Amino acid sequence: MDTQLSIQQLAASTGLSPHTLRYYERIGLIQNVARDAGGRRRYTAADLDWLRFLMRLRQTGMSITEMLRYAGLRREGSSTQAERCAMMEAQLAHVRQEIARLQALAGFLADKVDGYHDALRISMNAANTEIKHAESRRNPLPERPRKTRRS
Amino acid sequence: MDTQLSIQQLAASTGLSPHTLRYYERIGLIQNVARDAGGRRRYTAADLDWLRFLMRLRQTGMSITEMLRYAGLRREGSSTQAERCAMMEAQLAHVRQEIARLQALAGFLADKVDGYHDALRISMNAANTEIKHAESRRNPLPERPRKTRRS
DNA sequence: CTCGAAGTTTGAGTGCACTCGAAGTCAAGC
DNA sequence: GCTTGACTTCGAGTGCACTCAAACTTCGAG
Repeated sequence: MDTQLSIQQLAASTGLSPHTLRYYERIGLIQNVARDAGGRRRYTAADLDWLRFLMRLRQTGMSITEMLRYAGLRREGSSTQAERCAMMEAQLAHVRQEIARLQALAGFLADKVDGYHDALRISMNAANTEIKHAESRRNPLPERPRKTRRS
Repeated sequence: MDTQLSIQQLAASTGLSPHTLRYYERIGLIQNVARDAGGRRRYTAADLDWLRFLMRLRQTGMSITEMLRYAGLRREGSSTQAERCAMMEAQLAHVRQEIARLQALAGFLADKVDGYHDALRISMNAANTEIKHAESRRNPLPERPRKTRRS
């Protein structure tokens, strides 16, 4: 059973909009999409797999242009395996670098958040002191040492 | 010494272009930039710090709109500390989620790369076999088991 | 004094990845 | 037969974050 999918069904299965599916076909990311008697698109399971693969590449930050290059190579057959492999390796390196970059930025944000927490603790303490009319003038809470987070 | 910076100098110190610096001022991301007698921008060290901070936020994926909101809150003073803190916490959560997302995608790409390596090893082996005229018909290299990488 | 480099403002242009609109076609239900 | 709604193509529009162009001013070197 060669289950065929309408554009709506493929949209539902991928999460892409029909608009985007037509757009991907227009630019050549998907090719040779079958049509029924009335000229409507009939997608195959292979189309669905390919789309899902493309979506993952997209999620890694690969540009449409790069994906087009990959799609072109794939169409040329197994002689381009090494090149496609290199593309995936490059993309993997790219993603790993991005992870490292974001980890450093997470450290920066965590420090910033800690700074705010300290500031807020102090200002709450000050407010408290006012309410209590300097009742707890002895024993001020120590200013919590700054934890230089590097996650 | 209140070292002032020209737009070129600030551009050099931040890596942003003069165009972008003017743009940031136009939209209100930086405000009250001093001018010299001839109407040229004179940036302060505080401006530089603020720009560097903005750039980091930008690198975390924060939109210009969000940064404008943060800038507005900061201008309103310490009464908005809690809100700014919440923004930083939200952004930190965002970055951590992004890291997790990318780690999953790195796993996917690593699998893909492994798949290609296996395929290439086999095709090279086949090529080799041809060259050697089936000399090594006994003892075919085992098809290396697929390592389902989850990094 | 003149020249050229670098600055100013404002509005318009760019590139990416969609996203939509208009005008037309087609099949099914009433 | 007529309507409805989903489909088709194609070109145009959108949002984001810059990026540039044009016309003008200003400063410093020669």
